[in-house]
Amino acid sequence: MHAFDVLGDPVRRRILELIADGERSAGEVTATVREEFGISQPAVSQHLKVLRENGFASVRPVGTRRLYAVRPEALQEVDVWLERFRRFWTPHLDALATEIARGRRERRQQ
Amino acid sequence: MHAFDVLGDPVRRRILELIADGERSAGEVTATVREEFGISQPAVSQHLKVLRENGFASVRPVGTRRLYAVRPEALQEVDVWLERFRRFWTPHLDALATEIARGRRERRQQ
DNA sequence: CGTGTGTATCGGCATTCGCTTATATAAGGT
DNA sequence: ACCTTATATAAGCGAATGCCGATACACACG
Repeated sequence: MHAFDVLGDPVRRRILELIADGERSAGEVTATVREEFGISQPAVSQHLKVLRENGFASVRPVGTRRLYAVRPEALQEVDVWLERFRRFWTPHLDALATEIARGRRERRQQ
Repeated sequence: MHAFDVLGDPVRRRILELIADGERSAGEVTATVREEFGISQPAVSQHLKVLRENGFASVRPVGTRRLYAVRPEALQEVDVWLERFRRFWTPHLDALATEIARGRRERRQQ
């Protein structure tokens, strides 16, 4: 399953947002998502499974709870794909790199 | 239709790649995609439609041809969404900004 | 004009996906 | 041991999606 397929679902995107700032238990995630999307616990669990199995989330059991956290690698894939289009809205990305290099060069020369 | 839904399809992603470096006619795109994915002309046309209708591509008729080009706004949406996760793989993004600012400051002081 | 070429649309079908209810597993507390 | 809480899995169903063949539309050129 490709990264974009996983992110194609709004519930899964929301879950990632919810765990973006640190671990959350499946229960916490479920509570929020249930409220926002009106779907059942199994539905949320299935989405968590997709995120797990596709490398978007890691799980750590603590007692009877399961704490989910973001695994950035898969998301980074998306970022990499976007790279080739980024010049459209940051036309001066190269200029940015140049800027940095120039800053370094100038400091070196001092 | 959300941006990620559109990008969920590999054919549509490929089409965007194909028009990333400049306009391509529907025919050119179709030829490549047909070869790579083994799908029919109507199938490609439908994907082009989705890209069009969701703001990922613009069309410009030239005679009987239709030239497609990337419209970055929709893609940028995806980029914006990724923003909140980017710190995971570029922990020093702030440092980058600092770097640039420092370069500017130093040049100003010369 | 009529014929060909490029592209889009239509109708229908098969598959996929997400949801639900019901149930299983597993750990904790009493 | 039993019951509860937390989470996952199973089975089945309806909707959405993507594809195809057929067809329509539109422009170009003889």
